[in-house]
Amino acid sequence: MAEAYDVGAVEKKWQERWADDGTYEVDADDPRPAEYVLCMYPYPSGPAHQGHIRNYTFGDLVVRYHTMLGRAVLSPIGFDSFGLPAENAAIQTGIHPRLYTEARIDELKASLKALGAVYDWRREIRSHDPEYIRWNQVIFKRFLEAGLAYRDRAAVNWCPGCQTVLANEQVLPDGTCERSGDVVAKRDLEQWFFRITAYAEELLNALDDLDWPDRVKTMQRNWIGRSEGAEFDLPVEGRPDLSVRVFTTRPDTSFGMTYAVLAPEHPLVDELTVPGQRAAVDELLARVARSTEIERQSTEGGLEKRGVSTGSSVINPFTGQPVPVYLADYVLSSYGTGAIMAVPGQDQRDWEFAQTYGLPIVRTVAPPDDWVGEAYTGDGVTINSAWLDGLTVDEAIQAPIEWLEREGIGRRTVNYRLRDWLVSRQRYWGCPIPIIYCPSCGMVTVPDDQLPVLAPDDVEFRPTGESPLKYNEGFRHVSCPGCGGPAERETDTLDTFVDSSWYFLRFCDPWSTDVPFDQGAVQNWMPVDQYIGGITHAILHLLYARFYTKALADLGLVPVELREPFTRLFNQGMIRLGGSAMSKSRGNVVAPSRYLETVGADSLRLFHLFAGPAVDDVDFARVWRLGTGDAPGPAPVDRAPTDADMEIQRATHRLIERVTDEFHRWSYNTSVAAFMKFTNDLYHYVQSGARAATLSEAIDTMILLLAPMAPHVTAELWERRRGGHVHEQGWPQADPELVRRQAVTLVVQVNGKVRDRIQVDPGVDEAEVERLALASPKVQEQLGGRPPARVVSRPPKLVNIVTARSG
RNA sequence: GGGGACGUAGCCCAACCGGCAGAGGCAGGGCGCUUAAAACGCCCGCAGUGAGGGUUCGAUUCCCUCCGUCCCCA
Repeated sequence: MAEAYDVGAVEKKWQERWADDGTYEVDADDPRPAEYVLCMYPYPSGPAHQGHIRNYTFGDLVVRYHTMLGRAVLSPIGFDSFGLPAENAAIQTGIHPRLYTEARIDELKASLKALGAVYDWRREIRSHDPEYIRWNQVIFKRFLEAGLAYRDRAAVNWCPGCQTVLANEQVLPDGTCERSGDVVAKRDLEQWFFRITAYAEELLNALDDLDWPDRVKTMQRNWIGRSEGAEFDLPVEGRPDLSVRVFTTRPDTSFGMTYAVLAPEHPLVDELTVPGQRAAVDELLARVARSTEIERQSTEGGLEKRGVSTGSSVINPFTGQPVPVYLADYVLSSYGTGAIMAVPGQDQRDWEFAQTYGLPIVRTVAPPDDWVGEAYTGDGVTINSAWLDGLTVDEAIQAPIEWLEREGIGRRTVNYRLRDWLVSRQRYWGCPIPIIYCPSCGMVTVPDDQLPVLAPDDVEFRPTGESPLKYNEGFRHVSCPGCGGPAERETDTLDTFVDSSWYFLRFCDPWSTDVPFDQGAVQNWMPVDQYIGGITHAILHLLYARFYTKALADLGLVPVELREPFTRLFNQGMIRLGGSAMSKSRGNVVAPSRYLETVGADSLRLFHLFAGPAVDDVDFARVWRLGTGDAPGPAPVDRAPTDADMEIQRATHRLIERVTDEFHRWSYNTSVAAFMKFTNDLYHYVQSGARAATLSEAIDTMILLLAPMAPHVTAELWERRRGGHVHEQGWPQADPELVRRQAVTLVVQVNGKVRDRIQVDPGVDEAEVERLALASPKVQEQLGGRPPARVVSRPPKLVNIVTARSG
């Protein structure tokens, strides 16, 4: 009686062995070539969800594959263990965030081990470890010394109910707080920033050379939002002391400026508002304070009541004519100079605004003759623009910039949408900012030998949302490191994106006690060869990590030539079941733990790689029966190879080639399909009477190729068949002679329609395929004596014979 | 409102640079085994690629318009 595959026992056996044998612990002095494979470290939310499973399946597959290729693969893991959920849980349940978080980490670790994922666990990092906090704070100090960290007032989202600052994503689209439901207000507060804009240009340009998905690069480019243009001053009429600075990407249209618009938050709003317009302006300001960014950017429902005149005018320096100054909610203070020149002839929103408020419209680019739209934003010849008339848009953009610079009114500028990174969070469960405010010395940093600054445990988590640190007297009151007098600590903590901006460096050398990471270790492992994670981090995390790497290189903390942290990036995409995204909000999450217990880790892994059938349908019964010699059919025999045997051997080598190729293209779903096909072929082969040596090579090869995807079943089968550990074997090599096709099918088309198929040698040349095609009786019949007008040959696959006037 | 991706059989999905539309799975059907069913094994594919137009000898693939779904940004 054949022995059935005992999933539970086999998976448990191998997971225990992998935990014990240290195969995946590697050191910098390993003689094998270094390879760094990293999955984004997870926020520990408890047992793994399907997104984790998918992510870490891909990662583990790459780790095992590269190990079989003979490399020293660094595969570390850690936990992004600071963050809001633990603090909210503390508020609700009273359990300390550390206890809560560490319990969740234990659950997640258990899931990862049950998945069969292998890591160098000696290198585990947790963001909330005191040692990690120390180096986080040291790096913060270096940034501060280098002028990369600074303090400034900033408008932040303030929830009056929670009495705290909210991140943008915590504000619902209707402008209310996601937790309390209160209307979120803007408030100016002193906040810490990182000067990421200093690297805007490099962050943008370096994207070109990264082997990343194009859509991620596109998202980053859009986020950085570089635009070239000009900045210039509009003198206020009757106020020689005042001018309004505007930014435009279309200086060629300046002669068409018929009014100017300020953002409602613009500092000159008060000065420019004449008494008669005061009430109307105040009304607009009040409405803007209540509206959301989305409402402000939308043009839905027209622009009535969206703008108001200040009653003042500015001079258009190009025409010398005064134009009125308006306020409009759709102009944002955070972009450019917070003021624009409005050119309704070339901007659709300006056009609509001008129509609504009865302002003049002057076209400065001639639209095409058949133009029926309103504002014309395309290319054309400049008109109504004095000395710019007759120039094309490209030409007309340069000339006014030069004129502005010559006249000393303005200059060429590059504007970025990217803002400096606001890192202050009014939270407890995060990395404290190592700053002390002293009444006599001012702001001082905590000396390195007093780091890390750790948050006290004896704090009260109140449901108000206030940071417990601010009200913890023991933490807040401190002696000034400079003068020894009474001083106060900074009570804000760092954004958790700070933690994740350098953890991949610490993984290279997590034991270092005198520097954040040893340069030699970083030199050995960095950059990460393959980074794997969700598309949700396509912008912020990846941009911040790139910024950190560049800044640390410039500060001399990592090798200066290390400009980019992640050479290749893979995003694993959304998990879909039944046509809808799997997410908690849709309530169709199926806990992976259930599958791990029933069908096992290998099946769950294959399901995620294949993303086809329901998880219960992936099983290894056939692979197991083949591997243990229990596939139905006559016993394999020794014999000289027959054609059928050769065909199986060729199929084996083609499988090697295909799977290897698809591994590099991340096309795992098609590899799984190839394995299914190969298994079916071998089943038929056994039934029709197999040659022992051929069958054995085929099965061994399949086990090796399947080992990265399905590590448990292949490990067990390999041990039984050959002894030793499958993941320590070399990756199979395809024999080119066996991969080469003996004959290929030449498709013969007449006018694009397939009329014949001829078996030909793969090496045939153009003349030969043409001769064969024209000699085909089926082709002769189609041609009916007509001479071919043209013959398109693509040897050895296709010939298309075109008769006169086809297509 | 701006940017991006996708749309192929009842369903999930392949088809790399434009070159035979189908690799694989699910569901379904037939046959075998069986008293029967399940399991197992064998066999079965007439969708022409969301719609319309363009380029081409040839378009799922490239270009344009529209429809639909999703993602990112506002």
